Amino acid sequence: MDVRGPIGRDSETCQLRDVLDRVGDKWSALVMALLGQGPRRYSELHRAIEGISQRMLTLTLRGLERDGLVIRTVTPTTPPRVDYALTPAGRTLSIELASLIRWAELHREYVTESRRRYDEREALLKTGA
Amino acid sequence: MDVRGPIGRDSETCQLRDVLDRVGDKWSALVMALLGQGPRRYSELHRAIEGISQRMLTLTLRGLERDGLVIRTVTPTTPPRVDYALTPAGRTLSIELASLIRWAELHREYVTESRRRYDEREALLKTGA
DNA sequence: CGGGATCCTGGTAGATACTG
DNA sequence: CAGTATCTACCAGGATCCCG
Repeated sequence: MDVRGPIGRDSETCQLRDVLDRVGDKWSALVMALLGQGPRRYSELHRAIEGISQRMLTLTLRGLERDGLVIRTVTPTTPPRVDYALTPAGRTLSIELASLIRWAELHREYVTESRRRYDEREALLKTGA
Repeated sequence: MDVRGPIGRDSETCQLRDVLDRVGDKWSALVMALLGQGPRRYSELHRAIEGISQRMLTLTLRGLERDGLVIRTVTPTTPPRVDYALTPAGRTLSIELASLIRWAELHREYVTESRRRYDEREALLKTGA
């Protein structure tokens, strides 16, 4: 990001951007959530997270590893074996994510219904006008 | 999103994607955080969130309103006055975001240091090789 | 003042092929 | 098995102009 000015200088909202930049992308939070259930091999992750490409899985894991949230362990057998696990810091973040999941569960219907009604009013405005 | 398969069918991780799709974009979480401090006029938001365009502010507010997280109040004076505030559901989400902010504050230095060391090792590998 | 409409760009992610 | 390399497409988001 690159937000300056009032809210950019506000340390609270700035940190919010930091953490969202970290886990707000398409796959990071999913990987974190999965690793929250325990260590996984590369291929296990690839199979578990359907739809992710090898490229994106690698990129995502590298990013999380770089930030110290995930640790990568190579066992140099043939064929090689690579395990990924959360670090202690990663585990605390995955707990925050679990909290977000609970929010989503509690408000799923409310949000769906809100959207339905909003779209309905929208449609009426177009038809009526 | 459009994730199917193992993790796509897992309701937990699926809901995680829902909520991240909602506040994981560039501005939504920032707007929610700001409105968490109290109602704001359109122009106040525009000035407070430096760097946001009118288009994106409008789009972001519409999205949050559609999801029932923000409420829009028009006072038909001349010139018109429009206020935005969090709904009760929006307030609960902003509390979750505050929790994420605390995580970021606690781990800011750790993440920065992790990155520095990761990049340093990277550089060594390239120079050494 | 508070937007809507339109056009355009850049970065993120997908597809595919190859490798130690 | 666990990646890397390359190429492409798509769309979130920015810039600009206009309007009630």
